[in-house]
Formats: sequence, C-alpha cells, structure tokens
Amino acid sequence: MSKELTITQQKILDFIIEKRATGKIPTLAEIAGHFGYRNRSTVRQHLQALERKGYIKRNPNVSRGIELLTEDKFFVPRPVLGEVAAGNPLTIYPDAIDTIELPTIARMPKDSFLLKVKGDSLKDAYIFTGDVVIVNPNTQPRNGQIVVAVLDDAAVVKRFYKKRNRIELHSENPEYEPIVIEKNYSGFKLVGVVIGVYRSMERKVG
Amino acid sequence: MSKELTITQQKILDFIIEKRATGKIPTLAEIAGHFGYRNRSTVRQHLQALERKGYIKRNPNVSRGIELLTEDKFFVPRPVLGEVAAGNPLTIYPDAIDTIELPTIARMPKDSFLLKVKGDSLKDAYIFTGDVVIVNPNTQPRNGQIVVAVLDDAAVVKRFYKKRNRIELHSENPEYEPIVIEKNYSGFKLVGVVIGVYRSMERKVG
DNA sequence: ATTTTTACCATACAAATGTATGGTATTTAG
DNA sequence: CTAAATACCATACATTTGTATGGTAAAAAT
Repeated sequence: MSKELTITQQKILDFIIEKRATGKIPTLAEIAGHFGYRNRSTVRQHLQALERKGYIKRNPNVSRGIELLTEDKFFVPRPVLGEVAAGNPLTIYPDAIDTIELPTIARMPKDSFLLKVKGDSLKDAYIFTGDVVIVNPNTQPRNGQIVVAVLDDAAVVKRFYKKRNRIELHSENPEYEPIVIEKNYSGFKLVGVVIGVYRSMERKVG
Repeated sequence: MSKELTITQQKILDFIIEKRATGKIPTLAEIAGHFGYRNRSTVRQHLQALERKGYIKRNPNVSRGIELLTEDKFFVPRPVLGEVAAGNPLTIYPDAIDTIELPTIARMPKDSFLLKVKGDSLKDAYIFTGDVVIVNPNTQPRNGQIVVAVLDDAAVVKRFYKKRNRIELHSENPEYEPIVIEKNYSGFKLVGVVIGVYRSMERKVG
C-alpha cells in the first residue's frame, strides 16, 4: 500500500503528527525552522514525497493545509507526569515517569497534562488502574467535580467539596474516609480538575 | 473577570471552538465566509473584542493563530450517531440520537464518529453504559481489537477475530456467545475500529 | 555506468492571510 | 442626549505561506 519512508520523511511526518496533537498543523516555515532548513522548498519537496507515498494529503494554497492519512500513525507519545493514587496518597514525580501512546484525537488543552491512575478507590466512578486522566489546571473546581490535588507532597484524585471553612475530598469508595483540609492549610495545593478519562484500546490488543 | 459577549461575538467564538475540535483553527477568511461577511476586517474586529474580553489570544501575523483561553468553553456539542449494544444488538439510528458535550481535547479524526454505549457485555473491558466510544472507520481491524459492526441492521460492539473462512465477534462477558459470521455473508458490515473510550466528568457534577 | 531518488540550496512569484484605516448605521451605556 | 461600543462595509498594504523553477551533491536503484 503505502511505500517506505526515508528517515527525513519519517521525521517530518512525526513532527507534523506531534504538532497536530498539540493543536496546530505546522506551516512549511515552521517545519523548516524546526529542522534548520533555510527555505520552505525543501520541506515542500518532502511533503510532496509524503503525499505521493500516501501518508498525507495537501490542500493546495491552504495554510497549514496538511491532512494526515495514516491511521496507524495517529498515536503520539505523550509524557505522563506521574501516577496518582485514587486510594492512599502516592508520591508525585517531578519528571515524566512514563509515556503513553495517546491518540491525536485526544488533543491536550493548553497547560493540561496527563496522569496515570493507580489504585481502586475511584472504581465506583469507573476509573481504573491504567486509565489516563486529563487534568486541567488553572480552573476553579465546582463542588462534586473530580480534582487532582497535592496533599503533603503526595497526589490524590478525589471529589472536591468546598464548605465554609474547609475543603473536603471524598473518595467514591466508602472504604476511604473523606480528607478534610482546613482553610489556609499550607500543605494542600489544588492541581487541577479532571475533565476526562481516556482509555486507549490499543493496549489491550494482542 | 471576562466580560460578557455579544451574540455575534459568541457565535464567532463558538464557531472557532467547533472548528478547532474538527482539526483546525479557522482563518479570518473562513470565519467571514461562514457568516457571510464580505471582508475579513469585520471578523478581525470581533476577534479583537474577544481578545480584549479575555476569551482568546491572537498571535500576530500567524495564520490560524487564535488561541482559546476560556476553559469553560472547551466543550463542544457533538452528534452521537446511535446507540450501540455491547450485549444484544440494538437498532442503529439513521440520524443523531443525541448530542454530548465532548471536550475539544477529544478531537475527532477525519470521518470518525461517536457512539454511545448501552448494555453491559463489555463491562469486563471497563466500558459502561453512557460511555462514548470513538469509532474510526476505513481501518482494517487487527485480531483482538474492539470493533463496531452492523449485523442484520443492528449495531454491535465486540472483539474482532478473523479466522480462515469466517469472522468471529466475541463479547468480553462470557454470558454472551460469540457471533460467527461466514465469509461473504451479506448481512454483515464492519463499521469501524474503536480507538478509544471517552468519559466526560462533567456529567457527574451537581 | 547511468538514471532516479533524495536532500538540500537560492530566488522569484502568487495566493492566502493578517493588518490598518476610514466609513456608515445601529445599539447600548453613561 | 451624547458618547461609546457594536456590526458591518470598502480599499489598500504587509507579511506569511504555499508554489514554481532551477541548481548542486550524494545516495540508491536500475
């Protein structure tokens, strides 16, 4: 079907896929800049090759008009910043602990990030070990939303409830007691709101 | 914080959000074309207003350089084409039966669509009623992948296994017998491969 | 050995895109 | 009532972006 790609072509294709996942298809100039090319014609020729080999479709005279056609390439490695315990707190890691293959459909909103869930206290909310939660920081949670928070240098995923002078973090699983944080307690920091759960099907194949 | 938007501004913002979900931020010309404006300056002024009110950020001299800032507006209504029975087959609907609020992170690959899951035969794969599966058509499934197929005008979600002269569709749940389709049986049509499961957290709030 | 493909370059051009300025009419706010 | 914001228009311009053509050199294919 589709022919083999050269190393350069593959790199350019990967770059386009990666950029697309973060939001925007790059322009020829942006691709050229990334690879240090001094003009766009070089990029254009590689794109022509990619199109001829069936990996992309170019929309003539349309800015950022590259369409990706290779379904197998629709997965992008994305860093997972840490594991997050739905049950007992676990230490959060400063750097990426893992990389998952996230489909490009799951584009990350600005500043949002991924955490892999470990533990079972959210099983009643149908979140399981291995699922990836998409966390949106810089958003004020509403009562009842599932949030990620750092409590004494450990991360937790709980339902958020703001009361008068304290914040309560509830587990779905009744085995776990609600965590109560008094207002102004310095060991507590809200990380963000869980806006979605994604589970790739690719992992379970084979 | 952010000021109120006028109807026109809201419509333009919605249009940008919707377009972004399908892949690309629109250009001024594309926005103008959609609303019937005869020039781009009209659009530009609305964009300036949106930026002034804090809803977007414009990157000067960058094509399609609009960044969306309003996290609350990160949800796009998307049509759900039908319900899909993980257990016994259910009739598939010709038109959208429902609309869900999908976050724009869940951008749809070209031609892919959404189906809402109903039934429990996939509970062992942790897919539940109310979850939305993202279906990618035009892709040949590999053995073991979860597929959506139409069998005698009803839709099913099963694991796909291709054998010598037949196709087998397995449920995760052992209560359901595998469905065996002889090759060339005309009542069978593969719809697509389930590439992911998405569950919005927004629904469970309140 | 020769041709084709690949991988770059430079320059020029056209189309798309964003920008700037000024105009008219209507609606909203003070 | 008056000023400001809104909602369009037209025209002109600058920049970005994609396109076209031609060139050099090396690697791969025939």
